[in-house]
Amino acid sequence: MESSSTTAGGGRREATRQKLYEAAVTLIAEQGFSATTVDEIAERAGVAKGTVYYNFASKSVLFEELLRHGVGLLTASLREAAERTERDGGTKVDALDAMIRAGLAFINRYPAFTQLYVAELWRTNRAWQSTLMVVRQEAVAVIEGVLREGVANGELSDEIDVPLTAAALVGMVLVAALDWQAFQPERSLDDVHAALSRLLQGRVSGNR
Amino acid sequence: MESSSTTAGGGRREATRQKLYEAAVTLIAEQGFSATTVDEIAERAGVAKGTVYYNFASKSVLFEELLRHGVGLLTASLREAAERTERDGGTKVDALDAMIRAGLAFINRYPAFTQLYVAELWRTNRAWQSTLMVVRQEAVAVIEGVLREGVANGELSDEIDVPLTAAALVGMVLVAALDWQAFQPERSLDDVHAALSRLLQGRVSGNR
DNA sequence: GTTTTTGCACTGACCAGTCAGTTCAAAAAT
DNA sequence: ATTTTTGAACTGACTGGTCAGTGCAAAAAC
Repeated sequence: MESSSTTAGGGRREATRQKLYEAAVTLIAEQGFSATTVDEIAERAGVAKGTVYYNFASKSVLFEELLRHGVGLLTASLREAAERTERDGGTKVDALDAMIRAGLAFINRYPAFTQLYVAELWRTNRAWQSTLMVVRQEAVAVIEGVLREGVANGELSDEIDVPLTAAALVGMVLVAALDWQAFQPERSLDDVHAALSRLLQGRVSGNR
Repeated sequence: MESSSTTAGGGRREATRQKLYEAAVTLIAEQGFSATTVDEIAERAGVAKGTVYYNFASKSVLFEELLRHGVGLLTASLREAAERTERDGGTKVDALDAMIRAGLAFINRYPAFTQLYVAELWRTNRAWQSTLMVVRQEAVAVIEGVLREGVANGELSDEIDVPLTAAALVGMVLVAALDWQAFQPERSLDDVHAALSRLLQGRVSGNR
């Protein structure tokens, strides 16, 4: 009789949930939440429909937990990039650059999750709206923090609008990365990173 | 989105289609395509369900025509901004700046359309995928054109990656604008524009 | 008199969620 | 060491409801 309590060792339950996450993320990225049926998710995961409901209270709960899981990974990766730069004695601009790279690497590894996240982020009137807000704020806060520190130590102009600039940076990375995936997947990460770095550092339109 | 033009006198037919576009765009932006029913669209437009099918072959055809219509407006507005700057003897960077403003103004006027567009753009496996590609390319081409001209006349660095930079600019505007709408709607367009301008002109992290 | 809209009943496919029953490995009893 | 019990995990047929799309006669608009 297995108690399957903690996250330790593994346990069958957790493995099944993982399979369901993986199946759901690609299907929902391709088709959207409403167009994806629970039967499809179960089939792709190689599991009976009942198992989905044994593991998750409903289709939308499965989706919400999937969102939390994915954004958790992203936030950790951004934070890690910022801290690593800090330890290595880099500037705040270096930290932003490292975070751009971490963002690109994440999107490259989990393209389906990113698609799904973007598609749902600005929808109103949906059950998981609040989950999404919380989780968004966690990720954006990491970037805002670095920007604020940069302003504080004089490295960045104190005229910048922190929340808007953070949003713009996220958008830059997000859209460039999705376009890379969708329309020129043969390009390397370094390539894409270099292009965005140039934009961040004002080497596109040079200043007057 | 439009009052009632298209080939002179227009007529009743066109007015009905217009009402259906307006009803569909907000509903689909809020709920997504699959979660929005034809009955809802008809009701919001104040029209009988039969009328929807008298005017459009199917739900997805209605949606595709809506996409074409909306992106047409955006492209025209971007092109107009670029040409106006040209006439006034502005630089290419001025043209990019004017296009950023035009993009913000568009998103401000048609937030629902923008939400819906973003949500569908990177989906694969959908009927209207090809429509979306064509229409995306039209809009991005306007920006790429200006970038290329800027590189040609030496105003912009010839190291920039035109398609990637164009995508990044689109993303910057898109995400910043949607965030503005969703999380700080009290800000003025000028305010948001100034923040993005600063980023474009490298006045955030200054160059070395 | 032609075009467009209405209202409404109808169909057939599809789908979220349920539930009675099965499986199986570990625990308890012998 | 063998048999029996237990219960968490899983199964898949089934239900009740929803929805895209149809058909059509009558009314309204032009």
